[in-house]
Amino acid sequence: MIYQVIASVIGQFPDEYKAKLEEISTVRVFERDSIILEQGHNCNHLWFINTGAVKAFEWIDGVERVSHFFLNNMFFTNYYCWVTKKQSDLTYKVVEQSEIIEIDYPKLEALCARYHIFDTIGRKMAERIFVQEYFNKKLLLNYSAKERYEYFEKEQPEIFQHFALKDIASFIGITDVSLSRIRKERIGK
Amino acid sequence: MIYQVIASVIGQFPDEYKAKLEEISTVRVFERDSIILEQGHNCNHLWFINTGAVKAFEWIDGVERVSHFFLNNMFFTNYYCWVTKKQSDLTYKVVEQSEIIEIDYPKLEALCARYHIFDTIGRKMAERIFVQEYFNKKLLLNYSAKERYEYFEKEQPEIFQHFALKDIASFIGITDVSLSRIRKERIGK
DNA sequence: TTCACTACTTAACAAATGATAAGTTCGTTA
DNA sequence: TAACGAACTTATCATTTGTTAAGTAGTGAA
Repeated sequence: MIYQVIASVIGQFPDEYKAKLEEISTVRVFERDSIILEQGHNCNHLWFINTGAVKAFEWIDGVERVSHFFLNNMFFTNYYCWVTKKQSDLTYKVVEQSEIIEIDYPKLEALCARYHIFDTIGRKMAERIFVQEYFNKKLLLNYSAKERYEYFEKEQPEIFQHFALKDIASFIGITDVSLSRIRKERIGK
Repeated sequence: MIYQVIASVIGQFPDEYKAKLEEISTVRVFERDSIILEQGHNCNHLWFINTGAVKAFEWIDGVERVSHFFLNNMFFTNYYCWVTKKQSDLTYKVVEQSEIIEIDYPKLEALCARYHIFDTIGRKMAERIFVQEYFNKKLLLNYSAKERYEYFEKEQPEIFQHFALKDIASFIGITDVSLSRIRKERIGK
């Protein structure tokens, strides 16, 4: 199962490494509102969502500030933690019942050290994460809230099928009330 | 020269690799307002600033939107280009006379493929870039323009010694007029 | 020196977004 | 069923930021 998914990331994944990967992986089912990783804790896993939806956020001045959404067939982890060796700045919460593959990170590192192909996967995934962060930063820096909303509505409509509008508002960088206003103004179009 | 600098990035850098790195490097002096890499062109180098200052920006609706500042002892390149194999989304312009080491990227890749240590440097630099982008994105997403200004004023005052306020305003995500207003309001404090 | 240009500031007004509070809808649960 | 709570909307007013235009100061070039 898991190797099919990773194959979609790196193109091909030889049979001989499938078993090694499955050895360090666990399939888990999380109920709605479960917390996978909590702010202030260490991040020791890489996750892959078979089915379900996960949001990442942090508490700032008593408000949840959502920074990432994850859906089917996506990897996620706190890459910032891995790089800096600090505790997680984000909490990762399941927003609907989800089947998730949990991969042990220290064991994955051991595989990386031994087999070049795992290193390649790791680098490609890190590159994906970078490009996504870079893109979202540019969106925040250079476009208005309305433009950001229209971008996600058009390019990532699946987000709206899984996450609450208040979370999408937070993700876009505005309040839920402002997003409601933007949506109202768009009805006339 | 260059290896001292890279040593500061990776901690130690054995003598035997210094010559290899210098073979693929060129020291260049750029005058003020020179363009190192232009939006729409390919990015084939990695740069290191011995002395000087460089800003990266893109044109959006006829306005320069500044996204990065680079100063002494910093590497820079368009990592997004390398990952996506696309043409540069940014223009890199020298804002004061600068001495810059230019490293040929294809040749660096060849060194990476052959010597593990160059690969390690590459990964550590990519990690640095990621963390910086991640931090700046969080600043944009979670804090007001005034808070962002106060952060850079306190934590990166050297920026103010090299770049114009209008560029700093753009970097923070506001207009030069808004920044001027924020600065005025702060005088009373 | 004078001229032009740029950076920066200031002021007045417009537009976007936040804050608060009230109301609606919907689903959950006692 | 009835009560409750969460998500969402709407309205009002406050705050922040943008836009435009004018003015000042400094810099470099003719």
